[in-house]
Amino acid sequence: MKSDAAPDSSPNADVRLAGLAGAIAEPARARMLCCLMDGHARTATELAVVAEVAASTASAHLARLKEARLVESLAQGRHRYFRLADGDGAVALESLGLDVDAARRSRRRFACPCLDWSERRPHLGGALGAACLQLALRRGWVRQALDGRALTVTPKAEREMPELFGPSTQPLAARAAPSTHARR
Amino acid sequence: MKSDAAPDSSPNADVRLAGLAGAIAEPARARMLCCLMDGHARTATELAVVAEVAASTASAHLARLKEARLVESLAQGRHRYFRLADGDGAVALESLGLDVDAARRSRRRFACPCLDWSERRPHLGGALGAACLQLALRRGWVRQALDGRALTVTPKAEREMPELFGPSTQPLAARAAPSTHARR
DNA sequence: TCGACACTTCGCTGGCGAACGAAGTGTCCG
DNA sequence: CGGACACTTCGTTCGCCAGCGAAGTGTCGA
Repeated sequence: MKSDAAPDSSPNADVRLAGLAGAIAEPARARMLCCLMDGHARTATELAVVAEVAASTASAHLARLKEARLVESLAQGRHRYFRLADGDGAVALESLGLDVDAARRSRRRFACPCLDWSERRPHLGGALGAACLQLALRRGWVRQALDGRALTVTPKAEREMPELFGPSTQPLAARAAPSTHARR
Repeated sequence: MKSDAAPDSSPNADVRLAGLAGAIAEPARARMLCCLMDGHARTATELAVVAEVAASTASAHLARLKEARLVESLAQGRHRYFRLADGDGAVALESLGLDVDAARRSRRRFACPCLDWSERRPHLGGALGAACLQLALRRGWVRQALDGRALTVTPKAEREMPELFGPSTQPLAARAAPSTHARR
């Protein structure tokens, strides 16, 4: 009495739909996803704080979100950064989030400021800066603080790029915005 | 340490997102929703068969789907027809279903034939016929069989429209397609 | 090299919800 | 009116999963 379509390994549409929705359904995971909707990558620890669960619980949630292809992770030293995955399910999540908001549009003001879609991606003018930041992050020269904007320069950078840290140069601990993002 | 947005009765975006996803996440409910994606309204009994659960269980599932505004019901005599709700979450569901399919597009053939979106709504040319059908259904003159296409004329119609059933007229039990839909 | 830190894995507990059958309500037909 | 039918409500059982702390692995900095 099974559906006569797709007898091969590909699961039926309803099974996939239920699986994807199940990955989003847990409140702690939904909080994580909403938090990541601003485009920033965040560490497992910060997402645990956002979701209001223990680190071990957050780890399990993030593993499931990753398995569902909703997020992807990027290892950086002893940190693991998580961000929304680009394709596939994430697109569905974004349209879902949009429509959920539209569904309650009787409340004029958006409930979650991180849903300002027009500003979600780094601006085009900041593309070069973003690329440089990516390189610096990948090589472990700088590190993002918890709010995603403040950058700290690691000792590794001082070792590998001594020309930037001449005898008269202060450690470059200034706040740097990774894009022209200027919220809050 | 709560979000500083929307202190009023409107729940936060993550809560709404989790609730909507949770309504879809249960496999039995996902089967019902996928079955309804072809645009047909179906009775609770038929949806119970589709979901492979008991009638009482299906009733609880349908109540939850209705509460989540994913489906709406139309009472018709002792039947209750359920169909996808037009606005709000249902739009998100449809895009979700689409994207789930797109996500697994390595399998060229669509898994579920009911997802043929180009044919999903009754054709424009059949709008007048669909309106007549709606009227007849609403007044209890005709009844849809389980496959959604075969129509039977009820005794009520014979009482209320005697001019259609003259002494030489056979009961109008012919199959009538509610739209130009021609599947299977 | 050693401690601090970020994260994962493991084992366990508790609560939520999906499942069913039985019983109740409402509707239709003969 | 009485039986048949569609559906809901009720009460119960049971499995799954989110939650935690403790312990383990790997990385960084002094």
